[in-house]
Amino acid sequence: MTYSIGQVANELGVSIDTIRYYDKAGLLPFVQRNSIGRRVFTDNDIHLMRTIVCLKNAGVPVAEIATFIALRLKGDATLTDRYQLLKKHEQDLQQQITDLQDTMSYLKFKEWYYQTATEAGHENIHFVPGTNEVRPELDQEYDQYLKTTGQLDELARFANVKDYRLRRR
Amino acid sequence: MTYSIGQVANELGVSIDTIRYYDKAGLLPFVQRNSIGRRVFTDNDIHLMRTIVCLKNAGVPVAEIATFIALRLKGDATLTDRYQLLKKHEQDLQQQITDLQDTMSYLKFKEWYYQTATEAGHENIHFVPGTNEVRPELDQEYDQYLKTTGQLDELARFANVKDYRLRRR
DNA sequence: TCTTGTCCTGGAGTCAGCTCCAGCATATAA
DNA sequence: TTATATGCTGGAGCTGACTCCAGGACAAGA
Repeated sequence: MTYSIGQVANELGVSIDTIRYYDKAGLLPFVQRNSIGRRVFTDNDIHLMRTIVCLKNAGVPVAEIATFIALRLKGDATLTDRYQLLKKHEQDLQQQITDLQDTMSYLKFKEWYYQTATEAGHENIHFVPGTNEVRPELDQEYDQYLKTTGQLDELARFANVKDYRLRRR
Repeated sequence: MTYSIGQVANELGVSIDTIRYYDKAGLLPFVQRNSIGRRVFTDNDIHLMRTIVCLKNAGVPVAEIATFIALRLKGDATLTDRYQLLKKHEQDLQQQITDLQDTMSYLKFKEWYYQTATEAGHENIHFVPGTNEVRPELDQEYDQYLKTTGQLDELARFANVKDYRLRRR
């Protein structure tokens, strides 16, 4: 069973142009052509391309994915290299996840901030009277809120975010 | 206490040019100038800019952060709008985190794949004999590996990734 | 035979988010 | 007083990842 570029684009949820762009960029050296020069994709190709899309989602630049693909073509001698490359991206990815979870904690804090301000009708319930500076007790009040609503446990799942308090404001 | 653009750049870990770019883009309307036209940043400004950097880390486009800042300037009437905006970004962010965790599961699988292949010396230990196709039992073998090394629990923390098996290959 | 649909290539255009530069203005230190 | 550091503006340039377009090829159906 083989597929045309249009079918693959449909299947993977990317545009035809994107696939051609990936091909130009050296990501698809394994794709064959038929007698009139059209790309012909196998099931295996589609599997590989899912991997590529996955790496893309993880924020790996196209040029580096190309490196990986090039290593693949060189065979078993590059198995360790490929492993190392993935390990490196795992670390990058972990960092990204941690950053985003951090940001999520911050965002939740801000939501609470605006929720309570909206209920009160004025943002200045959070300010030191007569200023535009945020009251320093706000952090503890938020922690209190998390505790009483039982959300602290949920946040604690974000095990890497030990310092989410530091990121606020 | 006030700070120059260079000090702020240093403090926040971004370039001076980036700060000026943010200013041009309307993200820093609150920053004052001194008598000779240089930007003067207060502690409060730096706090706000941390927020901006945080939103940036979460993948929020500069133009939308500018919208948020503009709402802020309009005062209490926009509290609900600001809350809504954050809520929306919370959802985006959750999606991003889920995607990355998904990719992480995939990456770990691939690492195992290459680790074992490296140990064996050939990638073809994972292939159907005589082909370049991956053996279908590989998924179960990997699950087995996760179980015996007690890593399945760790993966299960990624509560949103119920279908990580689907993403492999 | 003509139309429609899908594909091809090379190359130009777009967009976000910076990054760099020329040319100029202070401030401080030697 | 001169050198060095730091800042300013407007605008050009760059990078990554597409996205679009002109001009052309072929296949199948009406």
